[in-house]
Amino acid sequence: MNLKQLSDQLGLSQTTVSRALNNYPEVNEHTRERVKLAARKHGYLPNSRATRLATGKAMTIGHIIPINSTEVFNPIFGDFIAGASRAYSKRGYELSLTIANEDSEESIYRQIASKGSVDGVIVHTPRINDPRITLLQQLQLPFVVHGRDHSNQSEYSWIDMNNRRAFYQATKLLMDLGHKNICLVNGSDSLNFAQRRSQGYIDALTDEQINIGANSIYSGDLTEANGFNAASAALNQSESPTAFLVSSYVGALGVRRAIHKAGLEMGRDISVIIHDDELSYFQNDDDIPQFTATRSSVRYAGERAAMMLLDIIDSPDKAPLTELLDAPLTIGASTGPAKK
Amino acid sequence: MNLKQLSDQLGLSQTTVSRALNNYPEVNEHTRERVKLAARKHGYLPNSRATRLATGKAMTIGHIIPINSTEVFNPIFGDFIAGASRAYSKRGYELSLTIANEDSEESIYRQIASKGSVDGVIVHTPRINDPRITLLQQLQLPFVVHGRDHSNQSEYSWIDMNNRRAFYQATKLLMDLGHKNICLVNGSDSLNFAQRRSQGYIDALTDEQINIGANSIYSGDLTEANGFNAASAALNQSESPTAFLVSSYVGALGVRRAIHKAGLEMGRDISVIIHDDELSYFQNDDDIPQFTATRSSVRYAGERAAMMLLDIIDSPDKAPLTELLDAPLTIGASTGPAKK
DNA sequence: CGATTGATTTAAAGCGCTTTGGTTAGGGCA
DNA sequence: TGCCCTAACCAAAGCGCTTTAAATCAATCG
Repeated sequence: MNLKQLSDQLGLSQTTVSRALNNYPEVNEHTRERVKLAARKHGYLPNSRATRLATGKAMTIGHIIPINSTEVFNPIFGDFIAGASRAYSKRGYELSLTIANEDSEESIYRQIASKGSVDGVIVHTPRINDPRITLLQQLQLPFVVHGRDHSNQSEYSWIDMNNRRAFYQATKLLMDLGHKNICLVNGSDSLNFAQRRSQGYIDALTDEQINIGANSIYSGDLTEANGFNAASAALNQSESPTAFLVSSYVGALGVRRAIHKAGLEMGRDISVIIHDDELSYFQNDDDIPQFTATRSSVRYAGERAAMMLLDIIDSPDKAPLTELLDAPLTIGASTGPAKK
Repeated sequence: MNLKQLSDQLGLSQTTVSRALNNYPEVNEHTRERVKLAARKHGYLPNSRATRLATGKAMTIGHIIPINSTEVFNPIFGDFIAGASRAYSKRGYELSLTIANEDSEESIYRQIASKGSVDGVIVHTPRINDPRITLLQQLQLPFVVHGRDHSNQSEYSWIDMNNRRAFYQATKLLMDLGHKNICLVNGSDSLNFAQRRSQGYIDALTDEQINIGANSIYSGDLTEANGFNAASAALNQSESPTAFLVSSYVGALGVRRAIHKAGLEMGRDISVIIHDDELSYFQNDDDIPQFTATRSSVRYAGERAAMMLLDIIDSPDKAPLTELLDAPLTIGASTGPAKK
């Protein structure tokens, strides 16, 4: 059933039927009711391909998920997208997901803009000097960055957590507990968030005039295996750390395994603080959480990012929107005083 | 730049330009070159909204991810979609992702079909007597199920692993190692795959005339926390299990934590076999894998499912396609002989 | 009572492609 | 030379909506 058939059926013009369904005011209320009833009865919904052409809107938001050379799909994206999806469906938008490795990224953004298949995009995990931000500004495609690129001075919309501050505080806590040798297991160096977290960690150590060990920062994909390998290597050094700061829950699972394997116990022999994105498959919210953690829900960030983007699309002349999320430090079972 | 502008520029009709770009044979090769060059030069790509209306194809596949009442986003979907995405981009399709809870599922499928925003869908994690399969058959919307509904006798396309067989073998191995009290930590009972795995487990025990303990099967979302709670409870029973069979890597991380917490060691005191979906963030492929596991790559399943669906869309009269994946049992460090 | 107004409704254009049904020009053949 | 064929191109219709511009009709007003 299409609009023509429905309006023939009703003895009305397509115009009136279309207007009735779209709640335009110039339609008699009685007619509107009749139209809506018939539409429901026949299960009529406007063909979205036609609507999109006619209105010039794709009613779709693009998420281009970067996959690096190691081809891993970070579970964080799942929860972020679950959050975003809520916002989209509330406002009649759809979500288009593309997986892209770094080399094809630029051409994908150009294609998307040129084909007009989306009204805007979310930029995931910005890197240092991220070319995507400049590109999207050129292409005039509305976008919101999840995270920031601190090396980019231009104005753009983003939602981010206070990475530097969170890791500064976490490091501080560990030092207050007497830890002097703290190992940071961080995300890949090229990513802005990882750099900010390192900065917080370094700043805190510097404040207390503690030297940063040569091998005390690990950078890489925060997989379970990498967490395990990083922590195992750290624990095998002569001056082995008494505490770990881990940038993700999943990475911390590997760290926990390494600690156990070394015959030590987390929280007693070795302290661990993680950043907890509150992934739904990895709750850390018992009365006494398993891990002491800085916390920020990535699902919430996804929902907010989506809402911001839709707002920008609705009123493009608005100044760029930004939102800084706090990541409070919550004490769990994985930290304790340093052993002498 | 649109088709009209481009063809004016070239002094050709829209027809010829369109045909040249779409590699229709009735265009002079020299003209075709000229057109393609100009298109590239101006960065012209056909507006996808217009193409979709004109061709009547959405060039989009829908993935409707079910989210149950607990609102958790299973990381498995991430890798599955990463696989599917490869297939789509190779063939010029896009992926549209929707998150739906069970009550809204039916209406979402109906809407999608009626609006014509996708050419087909992937059905995720089928349940027992899953209404979605019948619904999609009625709606005549092409689909491929990831998994099966064994209670549905009709013909439909699916890709699945041999769940019953895999868990039968895994249970058998544990029994061969002398384990008599084996706890199964499984996915939610309403899901077809979980039921098949239970069946394999039960069949193997029955074959050896071993009684199935009343509390030896746990069902629920396979989160880390649930794995921990299930294993903790099992280990606190009077007749505590000497082995666990866990339906996912993530669940097994919780089981591992519970084992450690009980002061036991995995592989020595307690054996564990998992099903390993080969998620990219949770590799289990060391020389000696951490976990003994039945293995089947969900990313591969995603890619194959997508390819099957595109084939079905291209030739709808083809008989339903099916593909059964093997899940070989690989020995890792988490199993050993039962303690007497 | 004719003109004006406002509330409804409609015909038709337009969104930017693809595709149908031609048209044109040149070459081959009897 | 005249006819047919084929290669190459084109005008216009059509996809199913939205939206502009215009029409209709009853009510109102001076």
